Amino acid sequence: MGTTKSEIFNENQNQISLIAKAFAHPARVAILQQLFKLNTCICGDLVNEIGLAQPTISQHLKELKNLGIIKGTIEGTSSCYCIDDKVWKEMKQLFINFLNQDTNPKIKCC
Amino acid sequence: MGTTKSEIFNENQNQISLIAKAFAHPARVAILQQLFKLNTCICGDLVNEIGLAQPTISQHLKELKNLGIIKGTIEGTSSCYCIDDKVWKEMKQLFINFLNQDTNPKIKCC
DNA sequence: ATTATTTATCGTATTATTGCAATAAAATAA
DNA sequence: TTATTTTATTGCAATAATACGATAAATAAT
Repeated sequence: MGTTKSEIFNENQNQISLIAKAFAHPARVAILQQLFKLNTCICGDLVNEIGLAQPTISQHLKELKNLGIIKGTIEGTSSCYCIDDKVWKEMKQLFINFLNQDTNPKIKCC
Repeated sequence: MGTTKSEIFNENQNQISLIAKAFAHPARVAILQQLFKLNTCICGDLVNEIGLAQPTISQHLKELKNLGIIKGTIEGTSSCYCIDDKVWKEMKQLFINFLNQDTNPKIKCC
């Protein structure tokens, strides 16, 4: 108990929920929006832009990086992050397929 | 500490993360897919289709209902759920706008 | 009236997430 | 070499999320 039972769901369902989890925190949404806006951004700038402590931002960056949505390179003492376009496109397509599902409005109970 | 600091983010960022949270569990993804497939579904059928205990499914249904994505009506002893098409369309648009962000591949650090 | 069916709610155990202070690590500047 | 700068990691506290047994509540069937 307390743990998600991923094994009883199919690959598609688990993938969608994993990607959704990445978007399920406003800080990570803000980080992604900033990366899209500037194309490239160093960690310190994200800390200034968003109002969370540096370790907290680092943690959110790590989660996004582990999922593959963003990439990071070290430049001197600072580290620079940007969107992985290939991964983003794949995730986008998976999500759009999910969102594009449609109902038959004639068959409804409520 | 331990709580998301929603107050430092804008409306759009909070909305996207809230919707994403609804999709951030495979059981809720499965419930929504089943509702799209059958257009209408009673709770017990979802319990059989997905392999989680009845109280767990009821809880996930409640979360989706609280967010407005699904509606429910009581029919005798059973209760019937379906997608709220209007709300789904709004959420879909908000999410697609977020997913459609694009980068300038020329400006990259990694 | 009694029993069965179905769902919602409550209580609780377990795990996950969020946030930050303290600190380590690694490159740069003085 | 000795600061300084910048980021990652560790450790911890607090809150949120997941799951389910037990039970209530409300309608159906016998």
